[in-house]
Amino acid sequence: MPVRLDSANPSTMDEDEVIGKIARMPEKSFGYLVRRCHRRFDRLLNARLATHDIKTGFWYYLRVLWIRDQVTQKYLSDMTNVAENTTVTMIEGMVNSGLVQREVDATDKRKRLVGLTPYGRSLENKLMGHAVEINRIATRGIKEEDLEVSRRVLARMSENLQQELRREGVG
Amino acid sequence: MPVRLDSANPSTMDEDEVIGKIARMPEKSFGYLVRRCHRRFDRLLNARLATHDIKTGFWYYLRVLWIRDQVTQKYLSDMTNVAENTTVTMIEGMVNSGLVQREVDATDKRKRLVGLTPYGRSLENKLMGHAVEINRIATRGIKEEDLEVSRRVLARMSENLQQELRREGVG
DNA sequence: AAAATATACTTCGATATCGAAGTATATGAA
DNA sequence: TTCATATACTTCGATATCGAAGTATATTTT
Repeated sequence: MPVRLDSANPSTMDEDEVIGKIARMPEKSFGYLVRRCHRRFDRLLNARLATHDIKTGFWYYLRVLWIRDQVTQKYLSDMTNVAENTTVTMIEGMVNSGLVQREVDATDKRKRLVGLTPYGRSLENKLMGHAVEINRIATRGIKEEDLEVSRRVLARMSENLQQELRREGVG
Repeated sequence: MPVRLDSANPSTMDEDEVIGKIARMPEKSFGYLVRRCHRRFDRLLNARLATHDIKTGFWYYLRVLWIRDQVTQKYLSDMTNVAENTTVTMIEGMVNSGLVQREVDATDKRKRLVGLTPYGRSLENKLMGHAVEINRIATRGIKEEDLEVSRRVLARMSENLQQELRREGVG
């Protein structure tokens, strides 16, 4: 059967047709679209942070800590969507850079609470501006209504994927 | 001035308000939403590919080569959104794994054309099914109409960011 | 209370990625 | 034609990331 590359309706396509379509048209695949977009967000952010001598890897943790201070590494991993062993390394780096400090939780000695130093806290105002501006650049010329739909869709896809990851015992 | 965390309209928010809002509500930030979504796509794909002994790093290149064979490393970098030096390393790995081969372009000796081996080509059917299924899982329960809006938005954001990256001389 | 299980963190070795700076070849300008 | 610039690829050293397996502490079950 020939593969139609145009406006075929997914719900009426059979299996081979769907595979063919996504195979030949990455722009139809959310995996592709999301990855490409992410790479570019990340690169731009990276370039901006470099001018402040902040490693991109630290950014995501700072972002969490500015909202809630004194949290476990587990919590940071969940919020940043980064594996726990990665978080260990990153937090060590942040401690060495004087951004955060760590102490064992008195009531549960398995936990180590991570807290901002005054220096870490002081970066918020300086750095958040970049995040805001990059978001503004990215969304330029797009209707607020469509942005809102997309936020919902991205959140829902994340949920769907998380559920599947758990189901398959990944992470 | 107090920051309203509810349904403020961005177009009427002043600077501090926008920063405060995005700072405290990462779910409003596309940088955050896209990254989280990407991480989960990537992890799930990774878990699937591991069962076929294929490194995730190779996947994106295979994906391009299945559509168009015998292309330059530059082309591969552009299509995969990966820096050229990364592509060098990856293609070397793929050559060693017997997935592709390389030859200098006769008409332009700067170029090295990368082409699939029969083995590399033979993986397409086996592996594309995973990509399709993961997309299906991710988009479960979302209206096709909203998906289409989101595809457009993601593509447009990628364009906007690309333009800015060029403007700032990044990449 | 002892044993089994779960949770938080860590260590290890590997992979994926980049920026900066370098080499070889091609193209355009003087 | 020769010099300057651009393009494609490479090398190097660093960062960001993970999976698997290990340790310490807490919680649950028997």
